[in-house]
Amino acid sequence: MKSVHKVLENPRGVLKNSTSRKPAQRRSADDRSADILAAARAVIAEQGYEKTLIADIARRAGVVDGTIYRYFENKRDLMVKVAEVWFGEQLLMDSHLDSIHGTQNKLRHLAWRTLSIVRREPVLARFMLMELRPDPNYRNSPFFEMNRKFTHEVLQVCRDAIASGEFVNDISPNMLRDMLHGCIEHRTWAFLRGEGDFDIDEVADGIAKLIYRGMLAQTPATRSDVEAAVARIEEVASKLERKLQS
Amino acid sequence: MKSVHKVLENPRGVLKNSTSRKPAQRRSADDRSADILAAARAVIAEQGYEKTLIADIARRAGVVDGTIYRYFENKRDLMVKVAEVWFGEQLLMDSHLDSIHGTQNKLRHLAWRTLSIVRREPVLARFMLMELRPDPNYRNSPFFEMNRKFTHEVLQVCRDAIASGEFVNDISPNMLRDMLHGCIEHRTWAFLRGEGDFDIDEVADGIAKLIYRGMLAQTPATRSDVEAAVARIEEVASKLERKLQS
DNA sequence: AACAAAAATGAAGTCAGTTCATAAAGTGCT
DNA sequence: AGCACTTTATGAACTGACTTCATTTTTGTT
Repeated sequence: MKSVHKVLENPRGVLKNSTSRKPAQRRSADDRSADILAAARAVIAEQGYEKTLIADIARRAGVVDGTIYRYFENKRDLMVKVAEVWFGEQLLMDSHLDSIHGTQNKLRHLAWRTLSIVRREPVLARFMLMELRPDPNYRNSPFFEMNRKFTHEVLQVCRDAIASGEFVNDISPNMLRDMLHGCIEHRTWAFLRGEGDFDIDEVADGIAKLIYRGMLAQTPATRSDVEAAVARIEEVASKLERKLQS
Repeated sequence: MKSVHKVLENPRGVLKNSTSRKPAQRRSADDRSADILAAARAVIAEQGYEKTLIADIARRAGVVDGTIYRYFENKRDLMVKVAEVWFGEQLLMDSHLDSIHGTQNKLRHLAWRTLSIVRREPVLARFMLMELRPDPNYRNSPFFEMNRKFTHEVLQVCRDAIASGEFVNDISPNMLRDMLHGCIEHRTWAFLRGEGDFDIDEVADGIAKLIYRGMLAQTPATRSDVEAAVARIEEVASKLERKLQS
């Protein structure tokens, strides 16, 4: 049960002395909100979100701590909104998957795309991996929706390949997606921990290759296939033989 | 610049009234430490480590908040030590990989083993994924050492298979390890977020199957291989035929 | 100009982790 | 047993961060 400030008779005001307040720098609500978001992003980019204080953001935005709470529920809400804009920008940089042909190339491209976002914006990547995804209501967050696009593309490539008979159908597309994303994330963590850099092309290539090969439909040849082949050979041979005799 | 308590003249003592202190319950240092660890683990298991307060742990252990700091550097240090013991127990439950034959079976077992730890101890799994692994000096932590065993086994299985010619050698063993661990982690996250349960056997089987096939050097002859062989024979035959006619 | 509504302020509140002077308990020596 | 000394436990106070809200300032309207 939290104590409520409302009914107390001016608990803060009574102690106030005559310190003159600065005039409020008024701006439109949208501008203010954008200012704070921009300031937050700048501070986060500089020092990492974990070391970022509300006070830092407020100073940078030219406002006072309390003002931030007029525009954002709390610190986390602000952080999430920052990441939302930031991540949105990254998604716009996407190149079109449609123009790429071949299942393996598509897989490679999907891996490559995510890895290149990680490389471009490690702080954002870290924030998403550490804060956003573990969140219990991640599935209802705007990020889940944004990520759906990625996920959907992977699943589509996989389903197409299964439908065309290129891929086996005894492994679920979801499994393939988990492998693709999981492997990328594993690599991302190592990168974010600073365990040396990684070659985007090499990693993307390896992932795509392994998955592609693993999923490739390989109907084993049956005995009758071989018998048919032998029969055909004998047929050809005897035809030649006849020709030789004539 | 932090203010220092030392030189101030008894800043806390002066205000103390005559409240009598409880007699100190003295125990050996090792016991005390173990008590606190056990209490911490119990509380964490109950409410998740994120909601666990030092005060909760202290109450449970029958000591006072400050006492904890005689045995542990800080909250994080305590948490890490708890996880260390906890994880160690899980590792002891390992079954022997040696008794399992066949590369694919070994891969399946490795996946299965990790997944079953996750299933048994979701709170521990969450703690390790969220707190321990992201840590910048994870590589120097006891956990990294403990995990080395897992990692080492995966790499060994892979290297053996490459050496024997069973696996191709154009994909690095590290990549395979990343895929295995990454996929497991991805699945783990979904599980920890409560997005429905998962079937350990099914997941382990899928992972092993996909990786095994993807790495396999000797692909079995397919129907199309046989067809290609027949086509080649016909080509040779017709060439011969042309020669005969001339 | 007067009034009302909206925005900004910043001192104070809150909450958790952490510190440290002090009290209590144990230990060893005479 | 008595005394000095060391170790352990205590918990009030400190700290540093997020958050609240009565008050002040600005803006918009009549």
